Amino acid sequence: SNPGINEQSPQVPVNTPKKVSGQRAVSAENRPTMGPLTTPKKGREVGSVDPWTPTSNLKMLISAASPDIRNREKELQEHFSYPPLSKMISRKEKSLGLLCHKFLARYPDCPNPALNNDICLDDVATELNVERRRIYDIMNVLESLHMVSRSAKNRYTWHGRTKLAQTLAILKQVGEEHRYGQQMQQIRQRLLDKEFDFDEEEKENKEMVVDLESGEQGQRELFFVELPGVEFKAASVNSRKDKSLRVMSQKFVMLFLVSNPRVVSLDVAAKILIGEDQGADQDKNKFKTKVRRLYDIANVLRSLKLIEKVHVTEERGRKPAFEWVGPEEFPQVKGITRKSVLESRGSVDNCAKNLFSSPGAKRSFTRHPSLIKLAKSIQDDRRKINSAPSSPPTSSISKEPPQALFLTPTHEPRANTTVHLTPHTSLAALPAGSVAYIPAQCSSLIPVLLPQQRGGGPYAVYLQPSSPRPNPLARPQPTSLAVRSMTFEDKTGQSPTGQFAPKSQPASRASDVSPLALKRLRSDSASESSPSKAKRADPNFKVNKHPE
DNA sequence: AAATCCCGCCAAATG
DNA sequence: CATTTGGCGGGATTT
Repeated sequence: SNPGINEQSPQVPVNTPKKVSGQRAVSAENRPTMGPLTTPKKGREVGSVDPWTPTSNLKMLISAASPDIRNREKELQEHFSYPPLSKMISRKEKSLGLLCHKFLARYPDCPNPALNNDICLDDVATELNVERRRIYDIMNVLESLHMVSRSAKNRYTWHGRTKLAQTLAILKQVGEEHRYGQQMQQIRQRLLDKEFDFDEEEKENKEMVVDLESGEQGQRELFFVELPGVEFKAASVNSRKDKSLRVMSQKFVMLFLVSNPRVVSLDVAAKILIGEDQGADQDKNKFKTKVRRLYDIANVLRSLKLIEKVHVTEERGRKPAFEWVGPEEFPQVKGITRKSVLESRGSVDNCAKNLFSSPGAKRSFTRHPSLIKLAKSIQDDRRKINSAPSSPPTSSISKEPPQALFLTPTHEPRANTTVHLTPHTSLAALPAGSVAYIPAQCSSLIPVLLPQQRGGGPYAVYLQPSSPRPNPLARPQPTSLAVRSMTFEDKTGQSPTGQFAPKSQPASRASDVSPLALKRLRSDSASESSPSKAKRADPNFKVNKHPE
């Protein structure tokens, strides 16, 4: 049902992009829907002289409005019928963000757990009229926020925002334990330094301050917070492939949750997310790719109204960034460490890891049947067991109705938690269980159970080695100059969504400070997120609300 | 020119 | 082996 096209946007399936491959991801494509202007997709081509990519077709269609397209147009006409050229399809209309919006519109924020919140990939793809691939993108980040969970092969289960608060709470905590705040500062500083380094030493060297080798462990793991998803076998969850999107998304969110002005610039985020080997590898490309992903993630986060696009302006110019506009308060996280399981697993992984994971040679031992099998089964078993205790699905955390989660973006001076210099400290300080901190040794994928407080069911955090920063403490303070030097510009206060601009301090532009002086000055602010004063107020920030 | 980011190839992961 | 997932990056679009 549903003609597919919603609104007025003439979502014309201009020729299905399908390439030569006749069997690729095709599947549910060919929307036979399309009432009037149809045109299935010209199957053939290949040898054709026309390198017409779908894009060029679009371009062509657009140009059709102007007088000069002839032959090509003609050819196209033979295959398709045009939509009202008046409103030509633009890239915007095909954005992930919009797609995500459409997707979200199909489900309630707070679904009734007793109902069939099943999501069928094919249906969605078909109904939204998009390629499957795109749905995966959305699902992946939604999954990272536990708004959905894979229930079976082509299936996902919708959870909406029911678990969002809890998830964010965990992400924030984990982010704090990893001292992401500090890392960000460090990177900002580094970038800043490089900035007006009015000269030389380009190359790709890293700094003198390199942590280097960090063996492997390093408490800078990667993790993927997993949800108690029904006791289905589903499992899914692990696989070291769980790198990227899912994990990246969680990390990205974490960055927001631990940074004080809840603003994260793309480059900084990308740098941190790159983690792992940052040394001699081709950073350039890697960075670019990372940024692309970040945009993808950001788009859905934006659809979720969790972040907004802004710009931070430093002396050097504007940088794209995003600001958190989602919930600011979350339920406390509780959990318990499962040493036993944890350790056993850890050792296994270590073996594997040490066995063939040398920096350069990224032997994807992902393939190693035995190891993987083992790890998997263990995890599966564990998860199976986990879902048993406590009250299953029901008894939502109650707390606040998901809806009410959105408070004013205005972040008041609420010093977010005191900083712990060592994860251990923080851990100790934490009430009951709380997230487990995995000291060195354990490297890849270390499942940790986080028995959730009432009713929730346990959460598991999968840790995975990530990058440098072997010894957290003992690190020269990162300095926060970078932050200080930033300026958020507030452009046209109003925000499209009617929300009012969060904070937007006048900003005294930091221009008065000599860059060089600043640069050389680095030495202040010790801790990260809440060193009494120091960077506290970074009023010289100017945020550029992106009008969209 | 820089910022965005769509598109879809094609390799893992799965069944 | 067929499919399902989903890295990844070229290059088109927007800003």
